[in-house]
Formats: sequence, C-alpha cells, structure tokens
Amino acid sequence: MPGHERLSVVKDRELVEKRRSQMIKGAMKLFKEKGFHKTTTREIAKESGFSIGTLYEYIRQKEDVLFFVVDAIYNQVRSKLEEAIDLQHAPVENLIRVVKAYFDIMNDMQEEVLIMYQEVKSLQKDSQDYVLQKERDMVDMLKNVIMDCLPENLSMTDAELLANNIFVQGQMWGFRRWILQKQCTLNEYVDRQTSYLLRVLQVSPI
Amino acid sequence: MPGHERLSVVKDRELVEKRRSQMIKGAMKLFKEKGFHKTTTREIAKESGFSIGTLYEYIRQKEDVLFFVVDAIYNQVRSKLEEAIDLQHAPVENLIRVVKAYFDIMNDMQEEVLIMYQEVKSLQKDSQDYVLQKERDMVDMLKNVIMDCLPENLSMTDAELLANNIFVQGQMWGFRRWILQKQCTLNEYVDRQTSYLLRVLQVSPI
Amino acid sequence: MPGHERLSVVKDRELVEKRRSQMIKGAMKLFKEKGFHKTTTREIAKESGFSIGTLYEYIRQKEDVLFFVVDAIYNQVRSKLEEAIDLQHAPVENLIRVVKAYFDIMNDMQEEVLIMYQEVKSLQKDSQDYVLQKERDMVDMLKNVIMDCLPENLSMTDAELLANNIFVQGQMWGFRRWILQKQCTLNEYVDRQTSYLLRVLQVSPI
Amino acid sequence: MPGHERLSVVKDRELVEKRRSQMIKGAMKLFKEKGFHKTTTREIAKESGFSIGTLYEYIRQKEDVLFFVVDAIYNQVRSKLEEAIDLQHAPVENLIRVVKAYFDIMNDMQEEVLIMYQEVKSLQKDSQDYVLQKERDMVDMLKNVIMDCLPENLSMTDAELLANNIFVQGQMWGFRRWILQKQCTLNEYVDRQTSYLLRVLQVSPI
DNA sequence: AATGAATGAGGTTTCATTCAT
DNA sequence: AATGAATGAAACCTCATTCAT
Repeated sequence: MPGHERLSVVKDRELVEKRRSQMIKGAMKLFKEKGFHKTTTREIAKESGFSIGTLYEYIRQKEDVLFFVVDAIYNQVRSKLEEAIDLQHAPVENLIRVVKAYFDIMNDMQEEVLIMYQEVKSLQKDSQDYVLQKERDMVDMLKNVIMDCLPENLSMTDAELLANNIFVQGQMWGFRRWILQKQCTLNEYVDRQTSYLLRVLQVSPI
Repeated sequence: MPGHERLSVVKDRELVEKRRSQMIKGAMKLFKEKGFHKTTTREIAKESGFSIGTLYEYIRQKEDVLFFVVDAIYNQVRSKLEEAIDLQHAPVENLIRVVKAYFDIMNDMQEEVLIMYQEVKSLQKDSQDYVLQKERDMVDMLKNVIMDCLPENLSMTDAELLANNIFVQGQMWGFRRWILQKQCTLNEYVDRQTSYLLRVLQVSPI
Repeated sequence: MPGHERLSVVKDRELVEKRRSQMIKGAMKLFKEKGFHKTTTREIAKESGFSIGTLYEYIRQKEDVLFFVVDAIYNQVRSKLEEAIDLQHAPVENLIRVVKAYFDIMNDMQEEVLIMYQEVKSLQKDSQDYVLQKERDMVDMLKNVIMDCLPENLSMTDAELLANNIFVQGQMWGFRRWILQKQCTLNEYVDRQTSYLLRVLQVSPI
Repeated sequence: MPGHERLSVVKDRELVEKRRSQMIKGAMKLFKEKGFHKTTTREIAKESGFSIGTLYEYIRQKEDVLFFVVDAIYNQVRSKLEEAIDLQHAPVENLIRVVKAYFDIMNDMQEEVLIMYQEVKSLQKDSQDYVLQKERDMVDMLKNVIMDCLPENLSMTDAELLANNIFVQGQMWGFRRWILQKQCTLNEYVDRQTSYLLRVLQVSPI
C-alpha cells in the first residue's frame, strides 16, 4: 500500500486490524447502496459502529476508506481465484475450471465489482496505480492458464488479450446484468463464453 | 429525453441549442479532467462562457448537465457508427468493417467513454434507463451485423453475447489503455479481436 | 403616494393605469396564495399577463408591487365603507348600520386583510406611514359615527378606543377565522359585537 | 412540538438546551430588527455566538429557528399569564386582575408579539397548527375567568367572543402603538378597556 | 413600449476534518 | 483510544434587476 502504511494514529496492530475490517464492512454496505460520493464520513462511522472521531483515528482522509474498500475487494477476488486454481489437471480442463471459477466469483461479487469500476477514478493517482497492479496480477493468472493451452499460431500477446477479454466478460456479467441476465443464466453464460474461447484456441470442448 | 423536454426557461429554440452545445463542450472538458463530482457549477458556467445565472436558465440541476453530456456522447458514438455501417458488402466483410469502425470510434472517444462508465450511476434512475436504452440500441446494431454471419450451430443468444463482447472490448481499449496499449497498436488490437470473432463464427478471415 | 408618483417609465397615463390594475390583480392572487416573500417578480409578471421586462417599466422595485396591492386594498375597503355610510338615519341606527357594513366588508375581504396584516412591515418606512394614515382615516370614520352616540360619561378618547376595537374586531373575523367561524355565523358575530358596543354606549339595542 | 423532537444532531440534552436558548435570544433580536426573511442564517449564527456549522447542528432548516422563537414567545406569554392568575379572589376582582396582567405582559412584549403576528404564516402548516393551539389555550384561560362573571343573559359563545376581544385588544396595544399610545397611557388603556368589559358583563366597576 | 436573456450577489445548507475532553 | 461538538469553506441554486433588441 503506497503511503498507506502509517495511516492510523493508533498503535495497537490488532485493534487497527479489527477497526479497519469494521470500517470496510460498513463502508462497503453504504458504497453499494449509494456510491462513494453520496456516502458521508458520518454515515461510515455510524455504520461501522464507532464515532466520527474514532474513524479519523484510522484514516487520514475520506478517500482512504475508498482505498481500503477497493483493496479489500481485490484481495477477496484474488484469494477466491487462487483457491480455485489447481494445476493438477490437464491444461484445457484447467482453463475451463478457472474460467468457470472466475465467472462464479464475479457473479457472487457483482456489487463489489461495480464499486471498483465506478469509484476507482476517485482515488489518488498512486492508489490507482497500486490497485491497477493488483488487477494486472489477476489478469496474469488468467493469462498463465491460457498460455498452457495456446496453439502455435497464437502469440503471448494473444494470450494477454484473451485474458483481458475473459476478465472484462466476467465483470460484464455484473455491470451489464440488466441486459445479460435476461438473456441467459449464469451457467449458460459461462458455457457459451467458454466455448467461444475454446474455439479461438482451436480446442474442441470436452 | 424523459422529463427533459422543458429543462430550460429560455424559449428561443435556436439559442437554447447554441447555449447547450456551449455547455456540453465546456462541461465535457471539465468532466474529462476532474470528473463530475469535483467539477462545480460555477466552473461549468465559466468554461461554457457564461454566468452561473445563465447556466441555470438552461438546466434545473447540476445533474442535468451530466445528462446532456452523456446523451451527447451516446449520440456522437451512435451517429459515427451509423455512418460506418454500409450494408452493400458481403456479410462477413460488413462485420469486419463495422467492428473496425466501432473500435476506431472507441479509440477516438476514449475519454468520453470513460465519463459514461464512471458517472452514469450519478444520474437519476429514469435518466439512467434512458441512457441504457441508447446503449442497448447500439449493441443491437452490432448484433444485427453478427446475425448475418451466424453459422447454424449458433443461436440468437450467441449473437447477443458476441455483440456484447465486442461492445465491451471496444470500451476496454479505452479504459484499460494502460495495459492494452502497451501490448499492441490499435490496428493490431482490431485485427486480433476481429480474428477471434471470426473463428468463433467459423469464418476464415479474408 | 410618497415618492410613488413617478414610479413608471411609461408616459401614457391611461396605459399606466391599465397595466397597474393588471399587476395588482395578478399580484393579489399570488400574495393570497403564497405571501409576498415567496412570490417572485417573474411570477407576478406572468400572472399579470406581461413580461418581466414590462413589469419593470411600471415599477422600480418588487416592493412597489406590494405597495400598490396594499394601497388598492385600503382604497377598496374605504370606498365600500363610504358607500355604506349614510347619515340620514338616527345616530344609533347609523352606528348599527355602519358596523354591520364594515363587518360585511371584512368578511368579503378576509384574504386581502390578511395580506395587509402580514406584509405591511415589508414596506419601507415612508410607505408604511402612508398606509397607516389611510388606516387612521378609516378608524376616524368609525369614530365619528360612534361620537354621535356618545353618552356624557364617555370622552373622545373612549370613542377613539371603541373605534379601534371595532376596527380590529372586524379584522379578527378574518385572521382568527379558524377559531371564530366555528363559534358562530357572520350575522351572529355582528349582532353580538354590536350589542356589546351598545351596552358600553349605554344604549338599548333597537 | 410536531416533528421537532429530533431536530438536533447533538445528543447532550443540556448542551442542546443551552445552545437553543442562545439561538433563540440571538434570532429574536434580529427578527425584531429586520424580520425573519431579511435575517440570514449566517447572521443568526453569529449573533448566537457560534458558527454557521454549529447552528445547523441544532436545526434542520432556517424555518426551525422561527419555530423555536415563536414557541418561546408563546411559552413566555403563557407562563407570565399563569403566574398572574390567582383564583383566591372574587370573580370580578379576578377578571380585573387577569386582564390587567395580560395587558401588562403585552406591553412588555410588544416586539415579540409583532413577530408572532407577522411571521407565523412563514411556518409550515403543522407548526402553524401547533402554535395556533397554544394561542387557543391562552384565550381559554381568559374565557374561563370571564365565565365566572357571566350574567344569565350571556352565553358561553359570548364569553368566547369577549375573551377573543380582550386577546386582540392586548395585542393591539402593541401593533397599533403609533395610534393608541398617543391617546393614552397603558394604565388608562387598561382601565378603559376593563370598564367596557365590565359594562358588557353588567357589573359595576369596583 | 415590450421583450426576455443575461447577470451575479447572496441565500441556505452540507460535510470533511479537527481537537478539547 | 474514543468521543462528538465545533468549524467554515465551499457547494448548489435563486431571483431581483438590467439592458440590448
């Protein structure tokens, strides 16, 4: 966390951890409901279960709350994704499993993903970079799985692009829900997007 | 425009048109630089070349400015896209041309597209719906072109999904520019995304 | 009218008269509905049937409108009262008739009287004085009628006070309507107040 | 107080009480000088001895200040009146004492009474009703004292009307001061109005 | 004489942040 | 460490008034 190491005035590490997770939980709820800008610091404090004064013992600015929330979301997505990756299987099977896992996660975390999308630009430049790097890491995880299935006529750039495609198609399920979720169920969506990918990779579905 | 017919107190249609385009131009510049929330109404008025009082002769609330801006962006994208569609060619050639045109537009309007993405949620519900419908219309344009190339083993739902894929891949070029534009040029991006699409459609590139 | 002779920039006397009465009519309607402060000059112009620019050809300030309205109300009350006074009868009969007439007028003009009461303090000092003098004149009319019935043991000061009493009791019927008009009808109100007055004047009711 | 229970964001009851009385004192001074509409919230805050932000910790809207002021005036009048009522005396003596007390209060609070008269219509409907009820209660106090002196040929409606008469005659001393206070002193005014009342009640003055 | 677009001072209200307790 | 009252800059918006046409 760039410049975020010494955000709180409170020394007790464990307490800091506890208060921060209260804060993230409370703020997340509010950001989902009304967005970052329409949520006040007073509301965040209240929803988190402590006073406005206490809130400012653990942050320097309102923006820090957004950073913590966005960071938490990324970490959550990432750890779920890591959990799902299990390279013991055949490459193609792996790819199918990971894509499915990723889409499931995106389905579970639709609202959180929306926050990321709409509020990240409210962060300072360096926080944005930090967050962007996390995103890049996740795309790389997808890319690696794709690489293992890459036919000879496709390059690393293709793997990169296809990973990005899958990445935003996952998010798309959430933020274009009004359109997509009328067309098909999550499983159908996963199946179809997977089959498109496999065709591009010239692999016949299993 | 839902409930936006009588936004201005000024009657002279032509003048309203003129002032509004001044306003859209000024506000767009500011929104690109600092976003909707960090831009004040006074700044909008100043950048548009008139006083705060005059601004409010042409809108009712600050949010109306955002609506006009977003609406203008959609109209611009749409009219450019319509311009590009020319169904005199063979279906596949058509598809290739339209996708290229769409990606070119998205490249030209990266910043505008970013505004749409990040600020639409600040609109009232009914304005959001209005804007969403415009988006749906544009996706439908892509879908129609895809339909003409659809092999027998793919359904209309596939066409819909693929149209959505192309749609967000176009936007992705802009809002994931830091990642993608390091990997390849616009033309490479277009070529690759097009070839993926054609493979899914089981059509050999021309 | 103190300082109100040259209010309008327009020369044509007849036209000035016409526009003013339009203005008074329009403004009166609005003042009754929402009071002076909550009525805008734009609304006054519109309700009067002309533009805001035209309005300002006939007044110098918004306050002038209030002055014209209040002045018109006083004149109306006064002329109706004069109409009713007819000193051909016996003094006591006269008194009874005038009091009844006055109360009837106050009943007819309840809303107008409310405007006078609540908005006069928004006038400039000199306009207030001008209006106050008109009121004094009307009280004097009542006083004169009372004087003709005054027993020996009451003085001119008593006549003055009793005239003032009648004056505000007439207004009271309007501005305390929620209390009084539940207790009795206008006629009952007049009868009772009259009989109280006659008792004070030691005259037996006719 | 209808809907006025949770007006302040501050929890400390005692502090709320203190700040409110500061606010009422400051606002009252300004309202006397220039009326509610011409007084700004910033001026109220300053005159009350705190910042604009603090003012809004204790109210929701500017109108709330007016409500508190008007409410305080009514309470003050009422408590002074209650203090004066002492039913240990004979009914007529009581009446004379209460009327005198009431007129004295109205004399002491001329400016406050003017505020009530001129600004109550700026309150929301429900606050107006609340205030009107307080007024009704006070009139009832007068009515009860009158009832004890009521001759057989007068009804309860007469008592009600006479109570209203006294009520507005008290106010009249203040808001028609320019006329009345040139005619006689407060004591003369009280004596005369009292004697008129007693004649109506067919009681010989003591 | 009439119009109505333009102006901008100034109003009310919000809310991130501080700091004494 | 926790509290919450206090702060005031700054936001949005209104509206009386002017003036070019």
